[in-house]
Amino acid sequence: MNKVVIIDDEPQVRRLLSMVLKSRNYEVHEAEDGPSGLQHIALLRPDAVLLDLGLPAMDGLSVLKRLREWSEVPVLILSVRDEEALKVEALEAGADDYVTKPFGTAELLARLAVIQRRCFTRQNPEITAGNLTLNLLHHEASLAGDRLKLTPTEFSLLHTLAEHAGRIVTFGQIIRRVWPAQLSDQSEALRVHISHLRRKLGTSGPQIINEPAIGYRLIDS
Amino acid sequence: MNKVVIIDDEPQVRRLLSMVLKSRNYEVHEAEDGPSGLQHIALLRPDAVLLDLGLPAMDGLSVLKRLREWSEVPVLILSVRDEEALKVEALEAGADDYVTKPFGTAELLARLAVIQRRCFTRQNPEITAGNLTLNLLHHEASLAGDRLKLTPTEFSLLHTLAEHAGRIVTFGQIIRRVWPAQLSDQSEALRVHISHLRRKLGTSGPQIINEPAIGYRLIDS
DNA sequence: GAACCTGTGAAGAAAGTGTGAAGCGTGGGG
DNA sequence: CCCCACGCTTCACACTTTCTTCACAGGTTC
Repeated sequence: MNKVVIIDDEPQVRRLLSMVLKSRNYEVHEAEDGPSGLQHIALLRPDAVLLDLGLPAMDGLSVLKRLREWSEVPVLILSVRDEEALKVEALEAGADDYVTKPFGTAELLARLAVIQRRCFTRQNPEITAGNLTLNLLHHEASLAGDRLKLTPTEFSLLHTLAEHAGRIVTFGQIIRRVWPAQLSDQSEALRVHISHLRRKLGTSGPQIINEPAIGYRLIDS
Repeated sequence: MNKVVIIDDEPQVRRLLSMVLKSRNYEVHEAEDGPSGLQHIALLRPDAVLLDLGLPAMDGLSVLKRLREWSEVPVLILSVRDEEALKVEALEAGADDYVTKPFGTAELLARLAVIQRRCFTRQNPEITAGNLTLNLLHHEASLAGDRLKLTPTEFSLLHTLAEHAGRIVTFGQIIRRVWPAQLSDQSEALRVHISHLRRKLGTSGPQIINEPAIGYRLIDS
């Protein structure tokens, strides 16, 4: 499922966008200011970002510039102002598209689809670690060419580990990534899913190593 | 080399576009009004057309309608106006995409590439998966030579699956494709249509496999 | 050895899926 | 104008898969 982060200070706008996007099977996360929005993006690695230009404190353009220092996630700018200068500035700062409020939901969805498609062609949505390959677009995993059948939680977990292959990922980082909105403690469940993953990876593929009291680490063969 | 015809009354815009496209190895031809544009298209059989909506005498929409009577060449609309109604009208008249000026050259090139790729399927309007054949031009499906009677929704759904045969297509991708402008959640309806499709495909044709919580996959044999 | 951490089988809970049947809306024929 | 056929969607409910919790057996650290 595609993840989208909305950064807008008006709760009404957020709620409307959220409703529309959820009905199209997007997984929606909301933020009401720039800093918390950036935090959400870093944590969730969304497939697209909807960013309002008129934010209090840290304006949208600054958020975009900061974001582009470390992420290439597609960004769709929302704005009440229809000034060409502003538009050009945003696009030059790395925005992928620009719509002015008020906008139709159909148009928004269409533009969102366009920038996502463009993004997929510009960056390969595959992660590799040894003979393991994860295709993020199709939610497919394969080991030495053979398809691995993973449940959604297992895929998300392996994705998190593979993204930082060779390095330690702490329990906290894993749990916040795999269970973003969960309030109860998932460390018990995490252990069980790690167990399942290890069985599916077998002895030939990458190994999941436990770093006691810290986290896990994925190492090649 | 790809041929492109530009129809725009402003020489400045034509020159800019022409420069950008030529640098990308397109063969560019310019026209300053509708009638001469149509003549160019008839003569040159280009691979794509860039059409300005705001033409003097014969407006862009009329040009498009006239063009669609005898040609299916991909058309990218250029316009200064960002009205959704106008956009919808143009798309319904047979335009393949719509950009509002001013636009980035990168965006223009990306959109041009997209509509050309789409056009390729227009020239080869058949999709095959095992003993299943879909004729996109006539909206006909056949299984092992026998004609399959499909409703429009079923055809669109099977089309989506067959296009990515063998790979997972997520629920979100399917729903956005089959119900483009729908705001309510269609996942319930999707399950029912899948059920109907499976019955019509029987046991001999390709099978629709469910990947729990992710999507569906069409496999041959 | 005590305290803590980790791996894994098993089972109940939760979430997701398939399908018959009923309801809704539309458009063509009488 | 009504009626019917058709396709789409919604609902109900049985069924399947996945997730979480629990129990307990090692292991490690001090």
